[in-house]
Amino acid sequence: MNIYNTMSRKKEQFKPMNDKRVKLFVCGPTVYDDAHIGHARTYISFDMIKRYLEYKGFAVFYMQNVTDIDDKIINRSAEVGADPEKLARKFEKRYLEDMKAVGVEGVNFFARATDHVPEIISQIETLIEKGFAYETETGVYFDEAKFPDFGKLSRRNLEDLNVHRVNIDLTKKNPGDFALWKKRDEEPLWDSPWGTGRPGWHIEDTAITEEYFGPQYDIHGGGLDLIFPHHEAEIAQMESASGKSPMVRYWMHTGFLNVSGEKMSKSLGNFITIRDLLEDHDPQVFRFFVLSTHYRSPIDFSEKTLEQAAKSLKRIQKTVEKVNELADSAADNSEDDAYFTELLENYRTKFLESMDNDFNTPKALSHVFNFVKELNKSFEDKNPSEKILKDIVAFFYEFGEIMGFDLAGKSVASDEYLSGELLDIIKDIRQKLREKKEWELSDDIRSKLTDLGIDIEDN
RNA sequence: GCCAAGGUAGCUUAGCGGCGAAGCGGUGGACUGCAGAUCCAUUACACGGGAGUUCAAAUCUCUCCCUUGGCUCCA
Repeated sequence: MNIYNTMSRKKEQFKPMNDKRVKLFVCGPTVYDDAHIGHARTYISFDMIKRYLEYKGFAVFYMQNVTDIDDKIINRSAEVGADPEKLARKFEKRYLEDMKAVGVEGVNFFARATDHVPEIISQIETLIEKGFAYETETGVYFDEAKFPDFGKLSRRNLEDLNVHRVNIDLTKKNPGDFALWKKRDEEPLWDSPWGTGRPGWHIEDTAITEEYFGPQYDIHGGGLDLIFPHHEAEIAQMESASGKSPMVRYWMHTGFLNVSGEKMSKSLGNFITIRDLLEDHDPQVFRFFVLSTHYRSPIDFSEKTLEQAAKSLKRIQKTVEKVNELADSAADNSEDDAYFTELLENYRTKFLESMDNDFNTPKALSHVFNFVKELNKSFEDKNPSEKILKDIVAFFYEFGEIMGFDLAGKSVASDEYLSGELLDIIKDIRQKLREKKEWELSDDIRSKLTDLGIDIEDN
């Protein structure tokens, strides 16, 4: 299979360092506020990627860091008068709940920055010893000039990076030198060989990955916005500290999510958290929406596109239901089986080919839709056996497992969702009226229920 | 200014050198007492403009136009 590598800007054949074992690290959130749908886009994408790698037989260890010490957390705590640690724990908990809600379950280990301060300090010491970092009165900084490869991921050069800076810390050798350790004397702080303070932003990830994965591993992922400066800094730190290159074999970055064509931001008032979204939308529909665009492409969120996703997903769900129903009453064998076997294998192959090609979920979905269409057409004049129908259902479930759709359940707009005793009585009355062909009254009840947001579908 | 990602049917997206594809929408039909849902069929003068390379270009090169984003924190 092929994976697009941001480092080479090309698709490359995927070959982990250690046969079938894959070490995957994705930059997690800074827990100072609720996660938004842009985070969800990124983490759903990597969730799908992990699921597919496992489907292909790889043993994937997926690790994510949680940035629980950072300026944003400190500032927010000051604003709301909370303890930074409590604030971070609160939003970490909510983050985990949100991920679960959108079906992201594949992360094997979450590593908090604050649980790895000794590892961070140790890595900084190594960098100082090797001459890649220096101490000033404000902190410890990475000496960019000592790492000529700086900029290789984002394709920038040092000259460009050292201009246009504001509020330069004059103790630094170069404006682009970034903090490994910030010297502070107010909470929250930790002791270090350089006095009290706290870690810089970039160092936690390499300290964590070095601890659990070693200096080199397979895949590092994150949003497009992290390429510069965050991932660039990680490369500089880790490759300098270990003397080994490359730090990671495949850099994967997800595209942005925009809201109605604009960047999501608090000032524009179009900021949507996962919690906001799930108040009136099915998480599966959101997953479908995310996966109907390639993970590297920009994706535009709007009520309209979400609605389209809902209808598209339902089409697949309806077909799965239908195949399941047919299987209940199908014959043991049929002369049409050869036809269906070929159809199934044909589309399974196409589906897998698309997924193998840098996780092209939109292409893979289009094959599934073609399969759905062919099936529906065939059912008009062909009678598959129970066995082949079960094989078909198994394929859909497999597909659902990779994408994270629950195709085994009922479809979104099923009657099952209507409940309540009062409603049962009304439905019962309507049914009796309809049996007596009292159309006018029964239709009137139906339209009044519709006004209340309750849709009744007569069959 | 520099860098990046884009501009494909009404909408949302694949394709990225060799019959332009999927979903949604539209239209027609089946089903239904009706509506809806579902299914089938069909539709659509869609590759931003202009040059060039090639037997062949949506796909490669150049150029211009437009959109969004980054160059400070950001998934």
